[in-house]
Amino acid sequence: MNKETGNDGTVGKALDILDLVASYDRPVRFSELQEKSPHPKATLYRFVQTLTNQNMLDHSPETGCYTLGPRLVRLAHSAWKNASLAPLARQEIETLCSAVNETVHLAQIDNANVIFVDKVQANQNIQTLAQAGITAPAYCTGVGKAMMAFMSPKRLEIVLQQQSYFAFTTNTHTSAASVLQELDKIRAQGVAFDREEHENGIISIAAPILMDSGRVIGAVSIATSTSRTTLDGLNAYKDKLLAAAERIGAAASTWQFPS
Amino acid sequence: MNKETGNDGTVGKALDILDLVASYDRPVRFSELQEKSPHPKATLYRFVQTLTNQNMLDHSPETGCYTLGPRLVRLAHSAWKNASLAPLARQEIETLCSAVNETVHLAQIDNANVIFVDKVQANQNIQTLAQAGITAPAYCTGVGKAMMAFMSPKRLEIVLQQQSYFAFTTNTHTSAASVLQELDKIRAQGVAFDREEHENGIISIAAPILMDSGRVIGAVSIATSTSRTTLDGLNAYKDKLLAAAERIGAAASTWQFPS
DNA sequence: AATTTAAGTTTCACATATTGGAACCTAATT
DNA sequence: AATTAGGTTCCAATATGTGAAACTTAAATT
Repeated sequence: MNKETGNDGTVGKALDILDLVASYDRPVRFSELQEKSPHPKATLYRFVQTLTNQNMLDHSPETGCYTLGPRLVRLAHSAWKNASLAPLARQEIETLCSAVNETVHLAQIDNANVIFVDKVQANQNIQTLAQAGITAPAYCTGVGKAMMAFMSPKRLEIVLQQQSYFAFTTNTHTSAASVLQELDKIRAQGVAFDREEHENGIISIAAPILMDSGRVIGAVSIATSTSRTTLDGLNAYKDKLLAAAERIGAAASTWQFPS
Repeated sequence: MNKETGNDGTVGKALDILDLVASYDRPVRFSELQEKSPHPKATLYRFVQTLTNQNMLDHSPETGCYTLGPRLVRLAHSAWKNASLAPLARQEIETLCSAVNETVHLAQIDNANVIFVDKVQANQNIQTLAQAGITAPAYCTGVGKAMMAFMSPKRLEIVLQQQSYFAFTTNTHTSAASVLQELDKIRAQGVAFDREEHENGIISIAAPILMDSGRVIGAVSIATSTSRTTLDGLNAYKDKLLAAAERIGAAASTWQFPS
């Protein structure tokens, strides 16, 4: 019925190994991979070799460790530029940022996780490149809940059961039922709030980005800390946020690739 | 003898399709991919399906087009953070940037191409996230030549024959022999210059980043325009540049993952 | 409305690429 | 000299990928 991690044959298995390497968040030894991998030594070895050949993994002769490879960075640049909402939405989120003088996030969904594809920070000149690609669980973020609220029931069900419901703070939802209940409210009011559900002291208001067809393709949020403002304070930005989200959605719907 | 694009079986073929999609630099139709792909329709179709399942590709129901998927952005973030020189070198290149008040690039090599993994721009507050992952040919960039000059002969040979030797400007090298000759000079002086070889008006001075073992792992460059300074002007930064490159190399050699 | 063309999807017998147990290398370690 | 652990290669069995052809839309043309 519900396939574990998709039955995509050799290719799927190889790609799983990339995730495995990424999960360590540091250079990793072959033997370490072996411990966590379901494959026998020889099979895993061949996969790792192939991926290294392909520059999807990198192998340091000095340490004998594997890391994710440079080809991924190259491909991701292309993905970011052509596939993400970021280039399309850049202007909107910058405008929104200066209008409200708070940090603005742009997110999309990848499986169970929210993935931040752009970020404009209020009052901060130095921006690091490391921002695009950061992920967070969908069930405890403003952008995640905003997207879930406007998904098709079928897709929502899948996303909901992929969540871990780990209690990051005392405000975190700890069950699908609990989230589901909030989604009704979010649909009614058009925006989602993060009430310190992922990190203490961090709150946000988020709006979904919808195609003309009604499909959710992303979300924008205004995030801040409880020391700067309150949820009511964020609510004052609701109209501006919704307007920005709508304009981004319209732009995405209109945009056709040049023929 | 010389394998076209590596004989890495099914996985290699599937990954080639990611490059194919990336090469269009816009959302692309299945039929367009088919034209350029060596695979028969059914085979290509299965690949594209698999990659889409795996979130390596994204398929828009509205337009029927494929783009690179969100999983790539997620993986690349991890690659950038753990595998690239960027986090390790950040401080050095920022310091160098303010010392010389010119743009500083950090690059690594991926096959035939230089891939820029970080960039600090002089006198510019707004930095876009789209910078990491930009690529350029190795034979006509300062960083590319700096890296080639310190490669093993074996690796160099492969890289040299992968270049296209397209004449971007009147100063561009148009043969491997011509590049090879310059590499001797680069080895002697320790730095490489880009004399408007890739883009008119753009010049740079670049230094290789070496591990203690002698292996090249990247390069740093100071880039500017001919309207701001001359090659001689850049040469004045040589010592500072070499010192920075050396410190980055030392840091990379020292750095051991926590056990 | 009927017909043609193009784009996308499914099927299935065949052959090739993947599989993994086991044996084999090293370099450290005892 | 002997042992162990991490890494690499081999090869027969067979599960997987292959691609020609047939099928299904959807759109364009008559």
